[in-house]
Amino acid sequence: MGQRGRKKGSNGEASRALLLRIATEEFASKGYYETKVSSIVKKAKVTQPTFYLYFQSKEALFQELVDSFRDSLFGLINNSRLEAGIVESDLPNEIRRGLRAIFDFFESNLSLTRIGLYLAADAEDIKRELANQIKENLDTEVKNGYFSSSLDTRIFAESLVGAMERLTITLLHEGLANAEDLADQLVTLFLFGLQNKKV
Amino acid sequence: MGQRGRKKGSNGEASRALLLRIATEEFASKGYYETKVSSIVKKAKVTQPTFYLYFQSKEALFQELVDSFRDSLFGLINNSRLEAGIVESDLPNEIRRGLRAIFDFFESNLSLTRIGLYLAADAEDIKRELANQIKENLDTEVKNGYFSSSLDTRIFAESLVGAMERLTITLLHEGLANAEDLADQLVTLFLFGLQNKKV
Amino acid sequence: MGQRGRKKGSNGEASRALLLRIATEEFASKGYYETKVSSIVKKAKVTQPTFYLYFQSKEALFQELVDSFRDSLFGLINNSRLEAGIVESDLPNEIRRGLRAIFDFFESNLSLTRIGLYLAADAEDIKRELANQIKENLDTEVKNGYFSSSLDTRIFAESLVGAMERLTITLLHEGLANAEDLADQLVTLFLFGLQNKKV
Amino acid sequence: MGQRGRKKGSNGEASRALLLRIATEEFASKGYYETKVSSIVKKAKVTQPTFYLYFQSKEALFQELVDSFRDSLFGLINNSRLEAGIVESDLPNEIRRGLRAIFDFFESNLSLTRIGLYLAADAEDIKRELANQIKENLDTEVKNGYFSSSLDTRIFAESLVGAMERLTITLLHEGLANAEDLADQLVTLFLFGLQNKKV
DNA sequence: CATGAATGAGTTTTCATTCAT
DNA sequence: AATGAATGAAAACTCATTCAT
Repeated sequence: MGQRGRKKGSNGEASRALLLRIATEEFASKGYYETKVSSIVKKAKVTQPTFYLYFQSKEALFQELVDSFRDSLFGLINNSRLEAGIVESDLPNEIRRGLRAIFDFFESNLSLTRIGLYLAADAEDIKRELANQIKENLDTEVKNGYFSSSLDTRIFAESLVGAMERLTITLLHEGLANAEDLADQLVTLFLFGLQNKKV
Repeated sequence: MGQRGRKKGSNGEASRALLLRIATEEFASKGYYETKVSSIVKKAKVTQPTFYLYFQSKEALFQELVDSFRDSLFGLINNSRLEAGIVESDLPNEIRRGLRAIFDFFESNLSLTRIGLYLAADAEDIKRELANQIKENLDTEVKNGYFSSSLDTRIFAESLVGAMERLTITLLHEGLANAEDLADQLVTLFLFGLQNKKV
Repeated sequence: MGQRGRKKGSNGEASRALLLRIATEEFASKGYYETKVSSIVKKAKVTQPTFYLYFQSKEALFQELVDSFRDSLFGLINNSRLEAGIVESDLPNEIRRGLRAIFDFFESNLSLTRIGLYLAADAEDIKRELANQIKENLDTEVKNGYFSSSLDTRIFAESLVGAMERLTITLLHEGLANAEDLADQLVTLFLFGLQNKKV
Repeated sequence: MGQRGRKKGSNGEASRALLLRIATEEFASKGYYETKVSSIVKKAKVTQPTFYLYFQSKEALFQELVDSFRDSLFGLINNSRLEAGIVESDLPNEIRRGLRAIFDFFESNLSLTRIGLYLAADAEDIKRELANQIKENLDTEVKNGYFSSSLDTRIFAESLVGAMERLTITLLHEGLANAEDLADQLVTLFLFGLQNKKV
């Protein structure tokens, strides 16, 4: 009876955020096409027109999620670039740290990661970009003499991305491993395979 | 098979095969939902009822493709099992041969592979099963003393599957590498990482 | 190997009769719309074009059944007309005999009766015609002084037809009564009513 | 119910009721299969999706009508049960009253009655249930000595139901008789038969 | 007499989206 | 900021029927 005309919690930003959160879960668990606008709004306890108050379309919302994933991921990567002039013996640790940061991000954003890495049409692009970054880092390091591998760096990079994706979707998603484990193991696996000069 | 007076274009098996082939391409390139029965039949130059003459539903057709992929893949794998009692020095070759067979299959069935490994709801299952096979082989080999790794075999197997998938989707699919290259490189990458006892 | 070019039992009339018989059962048990040409021919072990060799259309076949029912029924009725100049005391027996003949026909043609009395669009017409015949007979008898009832003869006739239909569909169809019982009871009921003890 | 500023034509309940009303007429006059959703909505001047806003499916709507008929009918019957301890001489009047109530209901709901008594798959069930009620009442009365008939009560009950159905479909439906007439005549017929002059 | 293969013409249903308030 | 009501556009699927042999 007090506060007539304004429902408690009836606040634009809150509604938008709620829709966004619910949509993320729904998309992640059911995919784009099996997620209906009607079911998102039902879970959010708003009506369909409200949805369109905050998002231009179902697709725009999805794209917003994908973009947000992409931005966070590449922001992260840009911040954890290998500095030039690292001593060789520290390289494994540096790489581990980088992987760890990424897995941490994935672990904290499982649904969003599933969308951006798996479900989106752009997922391919994103992984390609990720692989490219890795490849370029690697090429630099090879040039700097850190590695001298007979392996194709593109193949290495794509493999690493594939492994990351897979481990995230399977182990991380189901709580069978944590970010730290994965980073550790992946470094070991990929590094000592890479240093085949030693054989 | 014979030509017992059959009229051109009036051959049921041929129509079915044509639809199957076109559907495979369409699904692979546009995904399940964006592939319409109407577009499949248009490309096959038949009408919609004809589609239902050969397939119970769009979904049944898709599932048929997925099952066919799964069957071929695991048939292949079962046929190329590592024999017991191999000398250690041959192991890399054996593994390379196994990977090569799989990549060959993928390369010869790119669209179907995209469906079974990527687009299908069952894709996760299939990859999980594949990873499991690899893990079990590996466990056996570890028990037999071929390897003694500090790596978790599950993580190794999932990583390998992830790498295979990724390489297939990116390099193989776009003709940037062939099955032989991929098998060679992947063996090197994963084997000498695995044998980290040497470090 | 002998008799090439002529399958055993492959005879036009036989196929037609078979289709007719199966169609009768199917229509009677599932109704017009739920009976598909495809299911009729499947049960008859012929193909769809064969169906159209013998019947112009599904509807024409159905109509043929309805007409056949109508013809048989009214043929029967015309043959068992009450003769003029019957002594009053025999009237109940005459009526019983007429009803008995009809119920016998229904009992021997249960599926066809279900079609002609129940499922057909013309079923209304048929029952109306039947009721009319009864009404006219009755009017004649009233005029002749056999009865002098306060009952509307139309109402009487329609009620009798309704009762016959219902008893056929329920009791006769399920074997809970036979033609003779029904004729006996119905005569008593319609001539003397429930309080027949008083007669 | 109120007029709280609702725009004309923008009232959900009204739309639903309209569709329901039109569907009733269409089903009654053309049957289930020949009634198309498209024609219902055209008559209601709404679009097809609107139909699905209010009904899960064409079949669900039809079933809703059938259920509504059944509920009303048996509600009516339960309310007009014969009281125990009626004097014998009043029995005919009591029965007449009961029949009258039913015919009144049918007369006020001709289309719905046609659906529930005639067109529905459940029509048989409904009539069977109706006949059963009548039979049980009758059995009670026979036990109480009101009647002592040589007639099978099941046959009596089914006949009465058949007569009611028929009279409704023919006379009532076409305005050739009214509920009162029918109840009167039917009581006379079923209690005393054609030879009612004798009573 | 019979069939393998195909189709024309429809039908129900779904869903993202918008209008008017 | 929000809603009740409605819709445009399309989708999958069905079935009686026919063509060519």
